[in-house]
Amino acid sequence: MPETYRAEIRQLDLFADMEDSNFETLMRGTYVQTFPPRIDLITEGDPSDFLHIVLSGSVDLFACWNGRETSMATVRPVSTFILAATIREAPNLMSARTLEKSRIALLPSEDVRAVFDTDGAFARAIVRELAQCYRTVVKNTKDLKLRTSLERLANYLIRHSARAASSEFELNMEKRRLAAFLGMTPENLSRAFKGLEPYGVKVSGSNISISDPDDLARFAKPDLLIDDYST
Amino acid sequence: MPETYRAEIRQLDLFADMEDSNFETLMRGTYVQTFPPRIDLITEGDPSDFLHIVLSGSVDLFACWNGRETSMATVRPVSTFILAATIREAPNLMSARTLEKSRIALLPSEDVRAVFDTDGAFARAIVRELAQCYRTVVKNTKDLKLRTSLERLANYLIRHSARAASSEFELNMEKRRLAAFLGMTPENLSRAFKGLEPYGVKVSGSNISISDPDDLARFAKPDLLIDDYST
DNA sequence: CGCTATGTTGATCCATATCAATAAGTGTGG
DNA sequence: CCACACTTATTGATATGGATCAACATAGCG
Repeated sequence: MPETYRAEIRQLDLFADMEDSNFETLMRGTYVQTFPPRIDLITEGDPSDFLHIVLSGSVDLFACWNGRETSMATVRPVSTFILAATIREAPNLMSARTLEKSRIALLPSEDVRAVFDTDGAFARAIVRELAQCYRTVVKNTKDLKLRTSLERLANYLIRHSARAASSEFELNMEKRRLAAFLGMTPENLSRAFKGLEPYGVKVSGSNISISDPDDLARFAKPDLLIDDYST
Repeated sequence: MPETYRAEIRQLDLFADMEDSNFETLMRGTYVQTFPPRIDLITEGDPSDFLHIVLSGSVDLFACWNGRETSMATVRPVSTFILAATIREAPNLMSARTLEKSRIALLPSEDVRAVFDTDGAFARAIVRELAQCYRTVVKNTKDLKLRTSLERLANYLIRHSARAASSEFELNMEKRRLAAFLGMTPENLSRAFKGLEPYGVKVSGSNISISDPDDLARFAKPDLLIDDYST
């Protein structure tokens, strides 16, 4: 495996503090592969053979039931996915597919568990990562259960505007995926964008501009305990 | 603190493998208190000063936004809550209140973090617990996004029937809370119960009986990756 | 007992899904 | 580089799930 990837992985919070020798053990079985867009990496129900790390590109985590499908999250560099399944030696709850051309590192789950059993620093790093993931999903659940779809969209736009540090920004995913992520149909998302026009939201393709952020915020009522993904 | 509580806590997965001295450190600052029903233990947004352990009784985790409220989970003995917030030294995302008279152990979060930093076995136990919590919330999200309220209720009943190992059992919570937990209004839950009558679900007060489990299952389509809370 | 909270039922309204048709992109191969 | 095919996005019409409001029943509980 190229040295650049190795350094990149080593710098992740998850691996930064662990013993050199343990990191070497992990890297020995790791390989990095480049996948084209729209390639299935994981199917829900599969055993969690590899801990995945997105080095570049992006990955959609989604789930299906009874012919329906929904998007659960997007993983962007540099971060991991299916950590919980790896640790619990349990089947994956979500499927994963590349959204674009992506470089993915694959760490054999067995190795991850073995090192986890002996390296306290690694175990602690995993705790912090999992606690973060857990809190993110809880926020998501609150968003889903406490807000209407219009409110969810408004808050989504506010979060992304903040992240872009600009009142104008590009949606970084297809609208159909955004709709699924927000728990609505594509048709409904189209109408929701229209419904936010009175609050100064202008949409043209994937370009969003918010003419009066305060007005939008008065409607959306963003809340640190739902919308702040930093804690 | 009485020895019986101490033994009870020590036996929890979370504390079973840690060093004696570290367990003592934790217990030194811990106190156990009995609360009457419907007492607020935690308000979302509060700093996470104590890791809570439910020793007896039960606790409702709920969340509010913009005047709306929803139930997120029920914590039953013997297990912990707000572990993630404690670890991340972050504000609680959920509020907690006792449902009935409950004995709760309170472990100062600072102590938990301190021991976590030095005791690898404790860190590993926390990982397993958090991974479990994470997977539970993911399953919940799938339930919410992929199923209608009628399907959610049907699967809820099947899970509880399985847990009771009987086609007849008692709901262990108020219907209004069940409604909130399943993401619907109490009125809608009433009607949902009626809607399941054709599949052999009989309701009388809090007593549920399922006359034809297979028929109900054909409608509900329970799925290990949503409804199995053991992995 | 009677008060108060919970649960049920009915009527209605609203949000969102569904179905259908069209428009607008996007990528591919000639 | 363009034309075609295919996917995605939008719009309209309609259906439906679920919420809301209101009235009443019921059940705990002091």
